[in-house]
Amino acid sequence: MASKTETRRAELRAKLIDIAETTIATEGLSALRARDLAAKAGCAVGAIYNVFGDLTELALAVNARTFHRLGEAVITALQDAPEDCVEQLVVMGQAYHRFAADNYLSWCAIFDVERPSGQAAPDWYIAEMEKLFGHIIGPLTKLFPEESLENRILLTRALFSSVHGIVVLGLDEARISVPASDIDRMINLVLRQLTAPK
Amino acid sequence: MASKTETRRAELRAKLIDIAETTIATEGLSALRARDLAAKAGCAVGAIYNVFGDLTELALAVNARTFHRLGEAVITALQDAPEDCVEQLVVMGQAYHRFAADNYLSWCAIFDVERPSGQAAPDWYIAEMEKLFGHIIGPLTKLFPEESLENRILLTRALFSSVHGIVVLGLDEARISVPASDIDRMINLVLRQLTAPK
DNA sequence: CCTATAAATGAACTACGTTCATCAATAGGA
DNA sequence: TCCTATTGATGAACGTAGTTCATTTATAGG
Repeated sequence: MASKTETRRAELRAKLIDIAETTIATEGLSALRARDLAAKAGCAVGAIYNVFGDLTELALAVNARTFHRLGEAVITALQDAPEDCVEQLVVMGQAYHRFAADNYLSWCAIFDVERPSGQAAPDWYIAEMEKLFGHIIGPLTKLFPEESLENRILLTRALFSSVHGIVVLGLDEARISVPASDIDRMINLVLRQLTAPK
Repeated sequence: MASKTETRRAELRAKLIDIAETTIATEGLSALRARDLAAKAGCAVGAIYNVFGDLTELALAVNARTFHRLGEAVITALQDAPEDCVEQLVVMGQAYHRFAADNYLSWCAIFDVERPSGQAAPDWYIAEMEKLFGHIIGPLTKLFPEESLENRILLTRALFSSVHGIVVLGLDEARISVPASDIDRMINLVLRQLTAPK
């Protein structure tokens, strides 16, 4: 049975995550400020700290949502993909690209939150990452049934990392941004080559 | 003829970059603080702003050095590499990995400095990047002499981005870090596959 | 040597995240 | 229903940043 306090806190928590999500999506992680947040939520500054340990914790809650949406975007893209395993990987890679481009500030926030060195990643991060990896290792197992599990995991990680690298550097507007079509061509190229039989 | 003022400023500038370089290398970009810097340099806080527009500008000066050292590390590694083009690419990829691992905080700073959206990358960044790309496109041209320049540039970028992605995610200790040997195996795998004839 | 100009200085200003003494609401017993 | 111990909410205040600018100090030409 939820006490009045618990309900209020749960509501405030949800409201704060919603507001923070919008702020991060439209203005970026650096625009997440306690006073603005309190003003928008109609609560005291201190109230934020009754619900979250600090602002990083709130940002992480938003990132969990973003990462989850990313996973769903990949799954959705996979639904009307050809049965061919290589094509499925390409579709996933391009879905990753599209999500990152369409949700650029939110996607950046996943990698920009303060990472206390030596501290383990949050559970949701590991869980979502493994879910993503799960979608990749499936087609790879069909393509390379004779490979060891260890090698397949390594290849999974290599594929994901390569696509991630192409998207990270390709979308980095503050440095040298690359046309979206070139990013897609690189993803295509890399995934087809990496899955070509030796 | 350098006036006394100019000399002093040039000296302070150099001293500040040295101190900032050490700070970033040992404690990370977030440990770069104006007051600490002034104390270590034996100057007033305001003096920093006579020489640099803001702390970001100072951080960028350090990053230019880091990026240059990275380029030199790659060139050095290339010097005693086999003549085989694929091997050369692997050597460069692993040199990139080694440099990032050995200079982790400095290397992170290259990507962590505040990037004012919409603003172009500094000249030194573009120049060093093109120098790095130059080392990659050489072997690739030998490997694929029939390909168009455009395709070779695309492949160059794809190779670099893939290795970068593997290193970025592999070294990210705050999330899930990967054994160095696995990172090297992935670099090996990716580069050999991406340069394999179709 | 003197003084007009330029440079260096660091206290002060602004903008943060975060805390905590104070005030208000709650809920269980009379 | 009322009362009060306890728990929760509040926002002024604190600490720590980057950055500025009135003041002090040094420079260099006459």
